[in-house]
Parts: sequence; structure tokens; C-alpha cells
Amino acid sequence: MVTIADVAQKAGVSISTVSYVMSGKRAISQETRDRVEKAIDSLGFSPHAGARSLASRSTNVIGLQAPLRTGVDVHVVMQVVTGVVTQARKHGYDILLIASDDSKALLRAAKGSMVDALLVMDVESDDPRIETLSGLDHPSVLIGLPEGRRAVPCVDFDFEAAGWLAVDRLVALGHRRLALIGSPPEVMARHTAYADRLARGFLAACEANGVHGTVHACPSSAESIATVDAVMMEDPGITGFFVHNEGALPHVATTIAQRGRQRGDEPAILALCPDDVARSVPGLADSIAVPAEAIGAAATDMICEILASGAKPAVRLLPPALTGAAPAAR
Amino acid sequence: MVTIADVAQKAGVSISTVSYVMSGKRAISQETRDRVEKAIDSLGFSPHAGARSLASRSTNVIGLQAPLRTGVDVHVVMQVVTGVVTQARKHGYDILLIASDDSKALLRAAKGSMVDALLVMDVESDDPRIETLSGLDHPSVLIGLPEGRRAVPCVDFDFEAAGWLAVDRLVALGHRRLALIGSPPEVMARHTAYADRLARGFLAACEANGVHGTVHACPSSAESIATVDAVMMEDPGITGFFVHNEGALPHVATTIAQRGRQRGDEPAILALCPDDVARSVPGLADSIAVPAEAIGAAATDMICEILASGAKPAVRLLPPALTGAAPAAR
DNA sequence: CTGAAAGCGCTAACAG
DNA sequence: CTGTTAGCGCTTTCAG
Repeated sequence: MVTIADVAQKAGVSISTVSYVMSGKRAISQETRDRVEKAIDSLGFSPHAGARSLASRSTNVIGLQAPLRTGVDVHVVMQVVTGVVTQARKHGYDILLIASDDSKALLRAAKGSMVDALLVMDVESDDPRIETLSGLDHPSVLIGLPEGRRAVPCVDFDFEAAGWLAVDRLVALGHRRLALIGSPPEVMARHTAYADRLARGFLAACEANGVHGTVHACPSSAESIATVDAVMMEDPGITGFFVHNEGALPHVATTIAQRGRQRGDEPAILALCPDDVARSVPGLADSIAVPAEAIGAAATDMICEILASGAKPAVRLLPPALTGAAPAAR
Repeated sequence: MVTIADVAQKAGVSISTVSYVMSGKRAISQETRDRVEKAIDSLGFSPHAGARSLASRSTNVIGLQAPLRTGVDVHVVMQVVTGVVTQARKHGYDILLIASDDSKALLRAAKGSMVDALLVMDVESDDPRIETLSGLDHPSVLIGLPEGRRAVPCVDFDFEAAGWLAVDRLVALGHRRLALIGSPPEVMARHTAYADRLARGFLAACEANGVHGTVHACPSSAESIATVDAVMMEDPGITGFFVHNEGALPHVATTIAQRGRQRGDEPAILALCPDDVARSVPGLADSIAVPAEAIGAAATDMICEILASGAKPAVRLLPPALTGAAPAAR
């Protein structure tokens, strides 16, 4: 292994000079800088991360607790993670993946000085990890927006506003009875924050618009078909559908279109999902995009800012927007 | 921050004793062990990862290079990653996520002593990273099976055998003209190792069985419908379909069934995908499971074994098996 | 503008 | 069975 001492020797300078060349924390004459840099890459030197973190008391690693179980919207999770990792590298940070979804795993990473900060996904409305996080001296950011006291900064998509936007859109298209086909029952039951907020926005907007609206949990498998059938049977007047369930989307879209054809009306389907997912479903007129990668990037920016400048905790919600989905083939 | 010295003082022992209590690397009397352990958790001590890695020259971290872009089979990637992370924790390792898919990112992690070993996913048949890896003094395992010299140990699903199994099954069901509806064109073009091997096994098995077989790239979006239509138009005699494309699966299954109904025969669809994905598609009779999580776990076991005992590089392929998919709802 | 040297917190000889 | 101590490779005062 090549160490900073090797570099110093080769460049004919002291160890500290090499260190300062790398960190830029003090002025170095162009001449020595050149010599040191040449030595560094002729030797292929890269500083030992552990030694660095021991001496500097910072790791340049961010811990990311991501829900890797299937059942959640896989594409969304992937894209958020991608956003996080990509943006983190831009800020000079690496990502330690934390898979178990409990407080203990967070504590382990923080107290073992494995990370400088924590990013936590898949937050529930009343999440026990929030207390853990606020007791830590590592900064953290939630990807999600829980209820209650804002002890920890949050970044998320504005699901509540998305509910409003969807209703406004469906109403503008002339629909007066709407249904939100939402997350799987497990997700609803856990009161995952986004599901709660979406439903709240949707229902409030229905009321404000004076239209009828109902919210339905929906399995993300093929069983979703039965759910939609049941909804359409029970209230045949429903013609406006707002679907927030990635796994069910293709089945649901097909079913709704088919049933609509059978009874001779033209139901509208508005989906809430990443753009590329929407594009892959045939027959979707338009959708509201979940900017998953942007969410990950924004959360990362926030935590890096806190790390860099001790910025104040805050809440940041990315606004929803309608997207005309490209016409699916055929 | 609480250090090992604090623990030693509180327990009335030397710091090396504390260290040895934690590592178990030398005999400790029950009495002192108890005292030390009590001190450790009354103080809430956890050793500083960086200090540890500096002194011990090992990080207890494994770098995982995963393809986070969408387009690959998202569920499969997720499950492999889950398998890796979960199994790694069992062996006492954490996972550093490496998102950029080049050699440079691998070098950075290895040469910066951020990881003890590397796990690399999404391997191409002739992958430049292999040379990088074999030049490193960190051990590594590929999740995937490239062609050629086996310079680096590999773990993968036996896609070639899966090709054979699928053909045998479809032939046993009485089909004589088969089509493999495979990965998206980009994946095929890149010669992603698994796509190549699956096609090879499929075609060889067709020949051995004396049946007709063709291989088709297929977009994973709704455009897949057009692909299937084209295949069925061109050769109306094809009744056996083997589908290896998670994104396209629901559309393809629907289309094939529908076209079959139109022309009055009963095409068979055999899917190659994770079990839960198969179960979520209505009308799939049976499938071959891609044991994604097991692959991740197996790769992790292998790298940990190499790390622990300097075991020899090897190739390990998980065998395919038919699964009767649970009857989808409705 | 540059060097010398004191740690950072831990592991692993070495010495009893 | 336990303690002492010399580093591990780097950052950062302190001193020129």
C-alpha cells in the first residue's frame, strides 16, 4: 500500500504539505503543488479512508436506510436510491446501504462512526425512528413527511398537492364521481406517510369541488383486478380513476378500460407514478409524475448542506405536475 | 464520544483486555468479561470503525456495484441487493453501494481502503471490469457469468440450464414451435451475460429436441405488444412462448392469450422471473423462478468465505426449477 | 509558504 | 489470564 509518506518522500516535501495539497486548506506554491500532484498519481496514491476518518472525525459517507423488501413501489425506491447515490458522489460522499428498517441499524451506523449523516426512506406517519434520529448528534434527513413535530428535516414529493391536482384534473375532464385506487392494504395499514397524505389531499379536493370521492386500498398483484371490479360494481357512476399503485397499474388500466367499454362510458385514468412507468402502460392519457430521482437528489443536497454549513432543518416538498404521457405503442 | 479507554477505566482493566473481550481473540476470565461487557453497554460504547480499520487493516465493508438504472429487471436487482445486504450483515459486514458502473469506481473503493472486497453485478460477456478486478489485491465475486477466462469467481443463476428446462417443459406440453421473448434490445446488444446464456441454452435445447425455436429481443414497455404480435404474425405455428422480460410480462401474457383466442389455439406461456412477479401476472400456468435473493446471498457467502479462509475462486451456478405459479385471482 | 510532531481510537505483538 | 506499548495513515495544531 502506498501511503502519504511515500508521496512526501517522492516529492521531496513533508507529509503535511501533501495533506494540504489534497485538502486545499492552505496556500501552496504552484511549484510544490505540481511536484506533489505528480508524485500522487505516479504512485497511484489514494488516502486510507479509515485513517482519514480517524484523524478528521468525518467519514465522507452517508448512511441510507432504504426499504428493500418488494411490495413497495420498486421503481420508485430504485430511482430515489439512484438519485441519492448519484448526487452524493457529486458532493464527495459515498453511500452505506442500511437494509434493516429499525432504529438499531441507524444507531449502529452512527455510533460506530461509520457515517457522517443519515438518510431515511419509507417513513411512517408516526415513526419511532424519528426519536432515535433526533437524539443523535449526526444530522439526518427523512425522505418522506411524517405527521407531528418536525424534529428532523424532511424532503418529499407533495403527495397532498398531488391529490388536489388529480381531482382538479378529473373534474375538469367532466368527471363527478372519483375513486382513488391506492397503495396495497399493508402500506395503508402501516400509515405510510405518503399514502395518508395523498388520501387526505384527494378527499379534501373532492369536497372542495363538490364531487364524490372514495379511497381504496389495492393489492399490487393481479388481485388488483378484483378490487377495481368491486369498486366499479358498487358504484357504477364512478368514471374518474386516480391510480397510485405501480404494480397494479397495468392490470387496473386494462380492467377499467374494458369495463368502461362494456357499460358504454369512457372512464378516465390518471396515474401517479414515475414518468417511465406511465409510458410503459398502454392507454394512459396523462399522469402525474413522481419525480423519484429528484427526491433522492434533493434529500442528498439538503443533508450535504447541513453537513457543510450547519444549515437549519427544514421541510422541502417537490410540487406535482401533470405530464402528458407519450402515446403508448399500438 | 466514548472510547475504548473509557470502557477500560470503568471496568478497571487495560484497553487491550477490552479489545480482546470484543474480538474473542484470547481467553478472558468470566469475571472480567462480565465487568467489561457491563461497562460497554452502560456507556453505550461502539468502536470507531475508522480506527478499527486503520489498526486491523480491514473494514468489514463489502463494496457492491449495482446497476441502479431502470430498464434492467428492477425486481431482480432489488432482490439480489436485498440478498446481499441481508447475508452480509449475518457475516458481520456492511455494504457500500457503488452506483457508477465503471472500473474507476471500483478502484476508488478498493484503493481508498473503503472496502475489504467487491461484489459486481450486471456483468457483460466480455466485461472490462474483470481485468480491473483481477489486478486488485482485494478479493471479488461477480454476480453473473461472463465468457472466457475465469479470472474472478462467479455466482449466478444457471440461465443456460433454464433455457433447456423451458424447452423440455414446452415440448412435454406438446409444443413444436417455440419462441423466446427475451430481454430488451439494449440488453441484448450489450451482450449482458445472462441474456446470451439463456438464448444459447434455449436454442441448443430446441435443436436437441428437434423442434423449431427463435429468439426475440423485446422492449420492456407496452411496445412489447407489437413485438409479440409481429412474432405471432410471422410464424402462426408458434404456440410455445418462453418469456424472460419482467416489464413486458403482463402485456405479453395478455396479448398472447388474446391472439391465441382469436386464432383458436391455446398457446403456452412459460415465464422466467422471480416467483412473486410470476404470481402477480394473471393467467400464467407455471414459471421458472429466478432465485434472485438466493443469488445475492450465495455471492455474499462466497466472498465472505474467501475473506475468511482464502478459499479458492470458483464458479457457482444455482439450478433452475419449475414452479407452479399460484392461480392468479379471477 | 513549509516542517515537525502530537494525536485520532483501536489492534496485536510482546512481555509477563 | 492480563497489561504495556508500538504502530496503523492521516489531519492539524504549533513553530518557523
